[in-house]
Amino acid sequence: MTGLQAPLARPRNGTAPSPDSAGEVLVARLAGFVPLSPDDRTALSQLARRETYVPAHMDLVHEGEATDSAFLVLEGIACRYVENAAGARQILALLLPGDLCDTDLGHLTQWDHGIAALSPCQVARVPRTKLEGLIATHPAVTQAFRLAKLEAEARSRNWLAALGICRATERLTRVLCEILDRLHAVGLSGPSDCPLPLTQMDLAECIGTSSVHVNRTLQELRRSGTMELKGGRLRILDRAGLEALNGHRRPPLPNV
Amino acid sequence: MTGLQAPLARPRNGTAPSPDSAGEVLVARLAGFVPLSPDDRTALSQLARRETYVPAHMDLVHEGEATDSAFLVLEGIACRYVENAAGARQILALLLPGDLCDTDLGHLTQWDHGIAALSPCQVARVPRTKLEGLIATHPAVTQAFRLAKLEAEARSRNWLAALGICRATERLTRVLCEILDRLHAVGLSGPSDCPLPLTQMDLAECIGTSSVHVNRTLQELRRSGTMELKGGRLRILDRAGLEALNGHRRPPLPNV
DNA sequence: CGGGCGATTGATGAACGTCAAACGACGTGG
DNA sequence: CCACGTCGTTTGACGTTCATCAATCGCCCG
Repeated sequence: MTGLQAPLARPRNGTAPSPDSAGEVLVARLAGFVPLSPDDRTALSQLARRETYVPAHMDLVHEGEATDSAFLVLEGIACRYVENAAGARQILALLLPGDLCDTDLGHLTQWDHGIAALSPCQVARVPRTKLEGLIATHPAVTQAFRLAKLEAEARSRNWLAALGICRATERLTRVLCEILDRLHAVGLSGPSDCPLPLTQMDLAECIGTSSVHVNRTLQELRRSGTMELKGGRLRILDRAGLEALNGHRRPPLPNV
Repeated sequence: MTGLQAPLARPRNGTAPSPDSAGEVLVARLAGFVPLSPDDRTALSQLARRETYVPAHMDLVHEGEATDSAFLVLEGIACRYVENAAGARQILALLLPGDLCDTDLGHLTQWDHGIAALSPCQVARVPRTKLEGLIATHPAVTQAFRLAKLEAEARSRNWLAALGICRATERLTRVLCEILDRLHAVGLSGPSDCPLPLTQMDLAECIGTSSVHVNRTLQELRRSGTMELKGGRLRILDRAGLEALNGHRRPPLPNV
């Protein structure tokens, strides 16, 4: 998976990135929830100003550290994570282009997890005051943010359930399908094919296994002809086959 | 653990429960976040009207079903859960007395998980309109709800991380300590001793293992002298010993 | 060309699931 | 009062899933 890292961003026309294109991905994401007026769209584009480059493996927020700004992911993949005393890391959620990652803990207590770039990222720091101003004046945007948050919570529940119930094969296919579907939703990939700049170790920390086991599981998936992860690209070849693969050890129904 | 089910509620003076006592536990919970005025307190007590009894294992909200009211748990233990096609169940979060469980999905999509009583419960259904009325008029209560939600999210992240990183022993001790601490926080137990009306199967569905393994893990904990779960009561005898138990297989620090 | 990172492979063992049986504490109906 | 059924706990035997350790390989980059 080394090299060949596709940028995980829209192809830009011309060599210089146009200043407007950065915010497009946020608009694309939120417009999936609520119709947005032209005014809403330009206001959202303002949030993507002040974008900064973040190399892979760099922390955006450390555990225990407070912040007064949110992050908007423009390119690349970041994550929320927790690390324990022994150095093991669990990834809680993936942050893909178009995701706005709030760092609000409402002064409840210490910030309890970290945020880090998994691949090289372009992010924009959005001061919370600016965010609140936007919310106060653009009800459609507010509603879209609310729905995006609810969706993130639903994904988190799904993730937790998968960790508790599913074997490694299904946990892995779920994560990979989730990434593809989310990228597809903001127009950054086709329906069955996307760049995937994650290492097998990253995937292992997503699904709570060792990287060795991820490797073997990926081989199993390749052999089954259902998906393929090679050279930094993910290809899902047979979605129906995936479900069959995951369900095919299912015991007969519990009773009656 | 059969029989001897302590009611998991404040001892009431006299035989007839006084109508006000029901809401006390909600006030106790929220007052832990924000100082509440007498007016706030009486308003909160109103929410506990219309309490209903729910037998163990009964669903409060089915997967896929929408609701226009929230639940307030007054007595007993309920949970959010997900069930897969094979009949396996993963518990996402525990709902203890004083917890207000919103069922708002904001019309995002279908309700994606279920809510069920694990032990016999007293719950109050709170119409969403009533809740919104309260929020509009009592800022301190609003802030307390917000903080309670943030705390629940933090717990959910912790839970997810534990599933991914920790062995069964630590996952189990974490859940048990969490229950004790939360009950203690609302005055329903001492600091090291509480009623625990859950089966080993329930605990298994919390930590993502089989009930057989929960049984053996509990025996290990009993033998170690750190905690004891017997006759529906949980006793934590040695918190420091617990951490030592969980960390005692810790490898030397990763690098340097 | 060497160095480093990540992918791959094999061998071994620990953690945990599954199945099946027995056991204990109830509550119920006779 | 006792026999019986139910539910939850406990135990043993066995198989699977997965972690761990260590070595190798491929690839890119300086």
